[in-house]
Amino acid sequence: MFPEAIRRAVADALRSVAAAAGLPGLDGLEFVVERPRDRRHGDWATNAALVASRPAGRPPREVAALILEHLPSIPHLERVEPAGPGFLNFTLGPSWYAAVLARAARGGAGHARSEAGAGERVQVEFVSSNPNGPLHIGHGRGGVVGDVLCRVLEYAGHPVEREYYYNDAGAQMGRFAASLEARCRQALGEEASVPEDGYHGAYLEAWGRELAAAQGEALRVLPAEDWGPEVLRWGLARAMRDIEETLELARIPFDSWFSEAELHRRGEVEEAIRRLEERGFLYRAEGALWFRSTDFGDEKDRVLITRDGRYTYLAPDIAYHLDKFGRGFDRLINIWGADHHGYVPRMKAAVAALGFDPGCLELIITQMVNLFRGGEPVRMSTRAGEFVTFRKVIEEVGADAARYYLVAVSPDTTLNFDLEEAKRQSMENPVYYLQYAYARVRSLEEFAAREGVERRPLEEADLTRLGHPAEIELLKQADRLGEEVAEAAARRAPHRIAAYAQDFATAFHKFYTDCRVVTDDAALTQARLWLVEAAKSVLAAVLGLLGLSAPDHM
RNA sequence: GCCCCCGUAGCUCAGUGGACAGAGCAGGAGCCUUCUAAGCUCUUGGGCGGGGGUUCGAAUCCCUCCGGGGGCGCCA
Repeated sequence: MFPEAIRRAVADALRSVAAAAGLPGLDGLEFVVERPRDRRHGDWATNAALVASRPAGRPPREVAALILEHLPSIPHLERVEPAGPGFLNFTLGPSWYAAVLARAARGGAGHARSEAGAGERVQVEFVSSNPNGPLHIGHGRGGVVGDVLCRVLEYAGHPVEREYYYNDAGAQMGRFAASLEARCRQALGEEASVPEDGYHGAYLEAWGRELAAAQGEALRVLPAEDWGPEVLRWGLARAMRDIEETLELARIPFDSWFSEAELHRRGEVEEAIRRLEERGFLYRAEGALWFRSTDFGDEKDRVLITRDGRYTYLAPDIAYHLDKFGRGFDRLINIWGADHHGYVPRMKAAVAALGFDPGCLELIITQMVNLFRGGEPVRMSTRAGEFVTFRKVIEEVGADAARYYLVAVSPDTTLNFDLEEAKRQSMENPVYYLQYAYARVRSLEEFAAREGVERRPLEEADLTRLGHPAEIELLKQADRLGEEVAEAAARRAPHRIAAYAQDFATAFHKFYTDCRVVTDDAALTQARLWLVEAAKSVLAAVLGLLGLSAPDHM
């Protein structure tokens, strides 16, 4: 990586300055090497002189001049100049961009993979919707954010496991089964009503009819009290099938599906409680069993076993995290919806109480999604179960657009998702802008082939023929890929990839408009064909990271 | 009342310590006999909700106030 070369050189220079000019306090100074926002400030810049100014007791510009004087030579560097209040601006020469081109063109979509993650094993748990109904758009956001984050982490050198945890036990499932049973009986012409605290969504009417059609005959002969387990089994499978199909449509794969019921069957919930007991964090009060989470900063203690002897949802959740920590990951990342943010302190408390480092558990909270259609809010009542499902959104706007819009903004920002806008196949849609760049690359390849122009080996290409501003800009943008992915991974900010992808597509479209690739100038044609190949690698990489299709034609 | 997220251009959003604050869309003016015009160029438009503070430097950090959203169950 280039910035490290600059960092080393500047650090060396600071040491030399300290020795030569007798200025103390310049060793081990913290300074940054970054890409300046403004192109006129070169390719890289450092604030070293600004930071060194105070300990050196000299004005920043003066320190900058001293650093410059003692700066060792850096390969590929064309020039360094002091600027502004005391920055040092570095500009790279053509040899660097030839190297960037060669790497991208030869290495394909994976050419910028890094070891930034240092092999740290990460497990990401996301979506984790309960199997009692379809996924809604909020789950979709968590799903896409989680999926892209996983792709980004892998690209940045982390082994990643993706897990879906589903609560197929507990009171909610009972309510779900009772509701489904009522809908099924109604479909069979019986008198029945959905319990007050049950699920009233329209989807359950449909599922009730399905169940009646599939199992009606078999159920009819059973005594009323025997329906429950059958209905639950069918309903659970039906819900899981819907969830899995939806995730598949959205291209969100999982490595592992973890069942809460399994946790109970294996006695892990009891085990977790025993462990907390041993460590002295449990007590009985008011007939219930409490976890003293306030010992770890939670605002109040939490019940694990209720007065009537049932586990609260927290008990299996703690057992689940105990299980995860036991699987040897270096880091656990949970992606939760905004409505769960209040559970962060107690979950962290539980992890700490179990004796693990709560810092190894990270919670990413995705804010709400508001759906619009042509600027008008789409009315959704969760209580009445009337909501636009994630599946319907994908079917309406397509997986590419749905994914893009859900991941393009920061997880911290409330997302306003307009179905009409996402569906529009026009220039106001950033998804197509990006894919169009890829389609243009493919079209260039086809055109060259039709013209009988063959790309010769890279060694034979004269890359010094590249020098048009649009060509240089394209290579500069290509050079950013590795850093951008590492940054997105480190900050858990998958939306940065969408932003970078747009920047790159812009550079490519500009190049396409300004520079004709296949011309009578054979040498220039060869150099540009290789540049196009490099661009193709970057586009394939970002489309892959975002989980978008890479169309040959549009 | 307490906790979390947000408040940046007409709209949707980037930017979370650095150099005159950016993009897309919308508005205005242009560019197709040449590899896909789902493209490109130029242009209008904000000083980052208000106030205080830290810093050589703040949209970015701290305090406070205002506005919007979400959460505060022995529900999950």
